[in-house]
Amino acid sequence: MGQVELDTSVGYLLKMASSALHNAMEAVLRPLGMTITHYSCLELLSQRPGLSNSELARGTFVTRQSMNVLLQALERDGLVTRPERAPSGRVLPTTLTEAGRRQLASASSAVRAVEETMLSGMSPDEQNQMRRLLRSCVDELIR
Amino acid sequence: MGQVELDTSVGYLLKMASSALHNAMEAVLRPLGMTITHYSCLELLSQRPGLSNSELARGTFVTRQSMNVLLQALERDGLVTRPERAPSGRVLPTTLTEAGRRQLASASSAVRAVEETMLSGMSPDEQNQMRRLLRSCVDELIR
DNA sequence: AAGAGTATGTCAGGATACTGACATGGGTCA
DNA sequence: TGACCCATGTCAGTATCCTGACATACTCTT
Repeated sequence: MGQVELDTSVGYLLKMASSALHNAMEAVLRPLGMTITHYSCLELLSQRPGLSNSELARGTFVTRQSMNVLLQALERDGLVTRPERAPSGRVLPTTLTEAGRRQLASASSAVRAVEETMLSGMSPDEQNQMRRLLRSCVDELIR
Repeated sequence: MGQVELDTSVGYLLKMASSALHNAMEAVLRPLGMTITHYSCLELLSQRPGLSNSELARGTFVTRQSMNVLLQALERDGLVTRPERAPSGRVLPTTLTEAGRRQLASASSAVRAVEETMLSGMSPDEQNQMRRLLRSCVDELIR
């Protein structure tokens, strides 16, 4: 009858894996007082300093309104800084503070351990294969 | 400095793919007046009739409280039925009505098209490889 | 047989993210 | 240059999902 067949559906398996990873990350970040979006924002800023609110939102898969609320909290807690006035246009480039880098360091190792657990059943070749296949999924859906 | 490297992180790519699929499914289900959880619940019931509220919640990756709210709406709209009293224990087995089956049929083809788009860049062998790798991720994280 | 432990359905309250809307700044094209 | 279009930051209101809690029913162990 042309159904989706949950057991063999790549979409369902993708959701299963994503959900399992989400739960595992939540579990290791909670003791550190961080949420996944909180951590993702810091990680993104560490690798691409000066990102704007909207760019951070896209990189962490939330709306720019949600990211704005988070950034205000992070700024209040002294983890990130934003200039008072925009250097150009309305874009406010955000950077990590020293405290932000310290908090990221502890979280980053915990998250890395989770990812290594997730990949522990695959050979390096299979891991590369997986990266390639996931990128293909994204490319076709974005098209 | 041992960071996560977003560009090559399998976890990040997994989130990207999952998010892209989520958006694509939302886009095709919205015109039909359905959410993803709504559709997933119907699809699950179609393949495994008689599932309980808690089982449906686990299968759609939400809490049983959220699924309970959804089931009450689906029951009100005549898409599913639950017995007045539990045949055994507290478990209320849920089944699709004819109207539920009709609604699922239209959604199912739309969702199948999205999944085919997502897989359109892979050979059948690669699709099987992907299923195997995703299952491995889940298995290692559940452990 | 009885108690502990576990799973279920459901209610209430709170946290989180999203949609809608607005003003502002830049880029493009006629 | 000016009109149009698009992106950004931000405010408010809403929707959605989750956490906490409780009563009930089954299972397993002693």
